[in-house]
Amino acid sequence: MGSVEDRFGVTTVLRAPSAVAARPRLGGASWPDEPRRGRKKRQTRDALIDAALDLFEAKGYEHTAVREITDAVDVAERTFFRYFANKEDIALFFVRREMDQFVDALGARPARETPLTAVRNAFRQTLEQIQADSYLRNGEPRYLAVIKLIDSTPALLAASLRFIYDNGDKGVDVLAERENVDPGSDKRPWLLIAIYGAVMALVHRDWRTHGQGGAEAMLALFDAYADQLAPTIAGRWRPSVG
Amino acid sequence: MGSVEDRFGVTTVLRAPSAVAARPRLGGASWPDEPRRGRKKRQTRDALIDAALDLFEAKGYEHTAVREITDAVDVAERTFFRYFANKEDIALFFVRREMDQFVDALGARPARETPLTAVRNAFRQTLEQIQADSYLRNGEPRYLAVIKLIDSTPALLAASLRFIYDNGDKGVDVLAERENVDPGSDKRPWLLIAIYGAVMALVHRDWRTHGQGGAEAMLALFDAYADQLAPTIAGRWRPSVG
DNA sequence: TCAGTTTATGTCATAGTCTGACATTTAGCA
DNA sequence: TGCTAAATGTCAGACTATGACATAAACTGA
Repeated sequence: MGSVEDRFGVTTVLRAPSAVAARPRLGGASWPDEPRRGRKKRQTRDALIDAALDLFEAKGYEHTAVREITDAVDVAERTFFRYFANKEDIALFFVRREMDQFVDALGARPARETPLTAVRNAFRQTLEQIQADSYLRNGEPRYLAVIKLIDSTPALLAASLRFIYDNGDKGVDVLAERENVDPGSDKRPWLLIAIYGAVMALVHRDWRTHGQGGAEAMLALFDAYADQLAPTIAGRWRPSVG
Repeated sequence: MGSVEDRFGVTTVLRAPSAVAARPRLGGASWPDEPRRGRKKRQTRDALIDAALDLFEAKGYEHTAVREITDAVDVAERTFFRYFANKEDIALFFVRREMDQFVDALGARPARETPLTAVRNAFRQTLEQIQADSYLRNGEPRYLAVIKLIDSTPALLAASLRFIYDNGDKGVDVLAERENVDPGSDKRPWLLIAIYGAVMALVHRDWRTHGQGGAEAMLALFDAYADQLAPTIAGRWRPSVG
C-alpha cells in the first residue's frame, strides 16, 4: 500500500485492486459542453463522495480512514482535503446542498403565502427535489442512507445540528424580509427561529424512521409538528391555513 | 518547546515557566475527610480545567494544544485523556454539569406545576446554582466566559448543540412522566421537545449578549420566548401561568 | 504545433488528536 | 515494612489536517 520510490526517484504507486475500476463509477460527462478540466474535477469529487458513503455504510464513519477513501478512488490523500474541508464535510455534502435548496426555495415563495405556508411549501419542494436527485443504492435512496448515517454518528449529528442552527438564521432572515420585519427590531420572528430550528431538528430526528414513506410521509410529519405550533404563529402573523 | 532527546535516549522535557506553580492553583482539600487519592484526582482535574479555560480564553480553542494544557499543570499528555474523553470534553465540562442539574431540578419540581412553569422554575434554579458555583475570572464569571468560548468556536457549538439535543430527550422524558403520558404514545409531548430544544438553544444563543445581566436577564429572555409558546401549550396542557 | 500559463495533483514534512500496551509511582492498608 | 490497587508516566502508532514545493495535466494564444 502507498508508494515505493527507487533510488532514481521513480515512484511506483501501489494501487488497491479496485482502484482503477473505481474512478469511472459516475461515468460520462453530465454537461458535454463543460471543459474537460471541470468535468474531471466533478468526476473526482463525485467518485470521492460515492466511495466515502459506500465505505461509511459498510464499516461506519469513524472506522473509515480518509486514506481508504482516496485509495478506492486512486488519488492522493492530500487531494481529499482539497475537495473537502474535513472528513465530516464529505458526509454532510448532501445536507448542505439540500439546506441551500430549501433556503432558496423559501426565498422564492410568493409573498401572499403565510410564513408557515411558505416554509411548508419550500419544504415540500426540497423533498421532491431530493428524491428526484437521489439514486438507489442497495435498494434504498442514497439520501436516506445519508440521514441514517448522520443520525447514528455522534460527530456527524453534532455537525449537522450546527448546520441547521446556522441556517436557521439564514432562513429567518429570508422570512423576516418577506414580512418586512426590521432586522434589528424585537419583532424579529423569534418564533420562526423556533419553528425552523425545532421542526427541522425534529423532522431530521424522525426522518430515519418515517423516511421510507417518501415526501408524503415527511410532509405529514412536518404538518403534525406545525399544526401544534400554528395557533401561536397565527396569533402573531397573518393567519392562513395552507 | 516540547522535549529534547539526546543520543543516549535521555529525554529532557522543557516545561513552561509556570508549570510547577500551576498545580496547587485550586489549593487545599474541599473535603478534608476525603481520602487523599480522590482529593488529588479532583485537584488535578480542576487544575486541568482551569488551565484549559485560561489558555482557551487567551489563545482560542483551536490554537491551544492539549500538550500546552498538560504542560501548564505539569502532567503527562496521556493523563489528560484519562480525565477527558477528548479536547471538546473539557470545554463542555460545565455545560454538561449544568444540564444535569437542570434535568434533576426539573424532575424535582412539584407535580402541581404546569410543564412550562416547571421548566421555568428549574431553569431559574439552575441559573442561580451556576452563579453561586461560578467564580470571577478577570472580572467576569467563569461560566460566561465558557458560554462565549463555545459560541465562538464552531466545533464546541456543534458539540453543545448535540448535547442539548440529546438532553432534550431526557428532559422530555421527565416531563412526560410528570404528566403521565405514555412514553410510546402519540401524546408524547412533542411540543415540549420544541420548547425544550428551541428555547434552550435560543437562550444559549443569546446568553452571550444578555448573560451580563445575570439570572434575571436570562429569565426575562426565557419568559419572552416562553410567552410566545405558552398559548399553544395552554391549549393542550393544563393551563396555568406561573 | 509549440510555448507559456493556469489549475489540479502528487509528494514530503509536520503538527496535533487520540488510543493501546506496558512500566513506574503513589496511596492505602495489613 | 511490604503488599495491592489506583494513578500516572512512557512509548509507539494510527489518523486527521495543513503548508510547501514539485510535477502533470488542461487551457490559451500565436
